[in-house]
Amino acid sequence: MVRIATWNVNSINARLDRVLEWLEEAQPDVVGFQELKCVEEKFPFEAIESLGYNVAIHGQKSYNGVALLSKFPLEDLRRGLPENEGDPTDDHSRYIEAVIGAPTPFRFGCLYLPNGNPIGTEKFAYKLRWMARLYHHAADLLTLEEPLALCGDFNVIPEPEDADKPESWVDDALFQPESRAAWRAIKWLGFTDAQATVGAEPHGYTFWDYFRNAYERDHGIRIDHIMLSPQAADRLTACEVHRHVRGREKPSDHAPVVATLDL
DNA sequence: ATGCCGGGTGGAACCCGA
Repeated sequence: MVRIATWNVNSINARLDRVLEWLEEAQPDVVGFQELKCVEEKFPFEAIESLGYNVAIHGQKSYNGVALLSKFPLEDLRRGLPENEGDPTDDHSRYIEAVIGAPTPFRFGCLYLPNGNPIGTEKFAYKLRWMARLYHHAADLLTLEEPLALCGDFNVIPEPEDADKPESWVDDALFQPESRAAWRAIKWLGFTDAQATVGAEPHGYTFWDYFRNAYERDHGIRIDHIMLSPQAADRLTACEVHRHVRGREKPSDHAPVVATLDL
């Protein structure tokens, strides 16, 4: 049994106490973090490695940044998406991937998809270009026909049911028809949305704004996803959002999503 | 209900996120 997880921590250094606390109580085997907001030299390797994790990061000053944690060896590391789909000037650190050397090895990709707001700007165009690049890379990985988990902050609200008040997101990049169509296109390559499959529940949100008491009012959205290849989905037994973590002191605005695979 | 909060950096009437 392997527990995999994804969590946008909104600054690993500002969140370190919350992160260590959650790692100790949730005991995930493999984790993808997003929005580290730091370069490699400032990442708290010692604190996390002392809990028994191998760690690899793709860092960036101030913005973005993604990390992989694994109690098994990390092999065949990749930082960034392949550049063959354009955006050779893209210097954002938004993707990291490795083969997890578990008893049954599997591939794990951790992504932080661009937000894309406001719509009608270069930022939204960048989001869609990045999703096209992810589509091509995901398609390549699926041809390997191996267990694969693509996890992270997709910054897409797939369906109206994934928002407490969908009407308040109609002008937002996360809920645009183009964003949702690109998300579905990736899924239709052959992925299983772990939470929608075995963790489906009303209000299964993963993000709540910091203001207007969004968490207390459950004014949330589901934008952090665990997508599984058929070979991984066959082994999926559970998926849950650790929403209580969002209610703690000095929380991230995202909650962790955890899936259990019978691997 | 407009980044309202909360990170970043750097010293901003700044940047960013969703």
